[in-house]
Amino acid sequence: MLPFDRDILDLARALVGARLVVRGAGGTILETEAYARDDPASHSFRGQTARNAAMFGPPGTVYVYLSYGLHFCLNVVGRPGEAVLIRALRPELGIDAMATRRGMAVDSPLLASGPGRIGQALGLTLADSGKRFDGNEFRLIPPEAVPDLVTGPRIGITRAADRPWRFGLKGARGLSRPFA
DNA sequence: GTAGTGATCTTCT
DNA sequence: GAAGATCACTACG
Repeated sequence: MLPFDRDILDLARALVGARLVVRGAGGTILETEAYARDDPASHSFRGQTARNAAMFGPPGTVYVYLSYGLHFCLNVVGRPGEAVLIRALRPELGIDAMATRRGMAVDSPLLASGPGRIGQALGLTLADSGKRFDGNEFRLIPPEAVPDLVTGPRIGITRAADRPWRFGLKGARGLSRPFA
């Protein structure tokens, strides 16, 4: 398991290359984004609401939110009000289950390449928000070696869009979008 | 290959 | 009323 109580940028970097397993399905994390407490792009920026309550839970909490009314996106909460969005996954475990939920072939490059796709592939719902990465339903396994990372601006936001808080596994296929 | 748009819900102005 | 941490489908070059 990983230490969650640390600077959110450190946590976002540490999660790239780690293994994420949710109820027996998952794989290696290829891409993450950091959202800080004092960050205009973060859901926590305007304070706690019913929707983002899990983001203010203890380090290691699962935060799932509904994006654009139809996509469930997965976050790892660090210090209260800070979280890391998981943007891309290389499927390695429970691939059949993920392919079934996605309605595509097991070797499709689109199985979990994007935050909404991960949500669908892992079968996430709002009921998962507030659970913990404690090794039961949600598990995180640190990488054996520190991988090479690439860095870039976050995707799909308008505020604080220049902060280079997106991290990817260098040279990996299956990123949600290429790094410049 | 790029460009446009619909789906669908929460929050903010 | 509009925008948002998105994706998939369609139309068109």
